[in-house]
Amino acid sequence: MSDTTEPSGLQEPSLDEQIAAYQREFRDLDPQVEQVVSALGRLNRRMNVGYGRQLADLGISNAEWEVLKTLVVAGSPYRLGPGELAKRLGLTPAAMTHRIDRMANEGLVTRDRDENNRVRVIVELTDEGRTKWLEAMRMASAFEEDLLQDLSGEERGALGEMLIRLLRRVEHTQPDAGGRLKDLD
Amino acid sequence: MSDTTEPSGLQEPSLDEQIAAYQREFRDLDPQVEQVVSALGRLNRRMNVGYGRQLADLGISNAEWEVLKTLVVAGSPYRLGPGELAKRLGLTPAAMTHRIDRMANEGLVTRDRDENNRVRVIVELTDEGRTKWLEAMRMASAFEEDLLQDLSGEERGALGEMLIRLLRRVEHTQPDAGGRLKDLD
DNA sequence: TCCAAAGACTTCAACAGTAAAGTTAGACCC
DNA sequence: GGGTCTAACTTTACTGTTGAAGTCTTTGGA
Repeated sequence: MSDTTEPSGLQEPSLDEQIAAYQREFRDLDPQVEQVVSALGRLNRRMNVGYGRQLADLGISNAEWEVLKTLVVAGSPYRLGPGELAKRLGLTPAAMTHRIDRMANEGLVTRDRDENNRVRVIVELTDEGRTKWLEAMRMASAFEEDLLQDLSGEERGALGEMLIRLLRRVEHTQPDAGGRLKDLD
Repeated sequence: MSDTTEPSGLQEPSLDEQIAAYQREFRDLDPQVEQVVSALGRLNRRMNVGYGRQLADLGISNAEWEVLKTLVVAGSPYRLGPGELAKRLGLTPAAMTHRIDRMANEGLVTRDRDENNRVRVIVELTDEGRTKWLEAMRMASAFEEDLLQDLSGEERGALGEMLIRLLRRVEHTQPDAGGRLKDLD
């Protein structure tokens, strides 16, 4: 019999064990820094799994959700070119072409040549795409609310503020040399 | 002439703009929750770009680093089976097989049959692999230290504590149904 | 002892992403 | 107004991952 190929739910050592191991193997490690960084990474992974499951129920992938979000954030009339989308998502234009193909086939977006400049292509959210985004958003925000339930309003504020400070630092630290992204936001 | 296919540095609207857009399109959104969640996601993406660049300088990929880390955390003699590795990394066994192939070719690990049970395979870190991990760790911890430079010791503690609380919540909320991971930690 | 079942990979086909080369429409210049 | 340049995709070849099927030991009866 074959195995189920079900990776299931990620079996890794506890955060404490992991950090203890790092310290054991690498003396000059600041455990406090490592705790913050590792917790950040793990949290993000778990959250992406959560989003992925919810999106799967809606019949869309994580990748498709990213595109929907980007078009919605762009605002009415929910149009962007493939190049612009690629830039915002951190994908190559080639990947964008294929992603749009798939999404257009599923009716989430339309792809048309710009009449005023026939080199340009316009990707536009369909009503169905917009509806999917809304449904996904509803589920996601419930999940997020749930996730933060243990933090007081004040704590949420402090957490948000610190994360934004880190974000500013990381953006400042690595201006914008090339680099691919693996993740959504 | 062809384009450079350089996605470069991720051009997206500012966090505030993005959250404003969400609120515009989706009335019942808690901006504080969204700020925390979006900042988390962005921060993680940027950090992964940073790690990726450093690792590229060392000639290893993000994926390879994950494997090295997992073996190091497992502790001396730095051995695990492909199945166990796959579970800890959240990959399918198939992907693990190929990943180990590549890493064995590059001399980062060895792959041998277990003499006591010839169905089992043992992946073991080589000295070269261990050295690569150490170098990567040195660069990563410098980067991380750099990233957190704006936070006081007290703030770091508070941040770590809150993240761990969130982590506990997310682990509790979605026990361990199936799901693939896109990210490292 | 022999054989069915299970476990632990490995192989295969299909799909998504990258890098690099290709295509085509508009821009610029003489 | 014809030739070269450039911008904005698209195509092609290749790599890495998934899901499903296949292989090969080991285990546990009958």
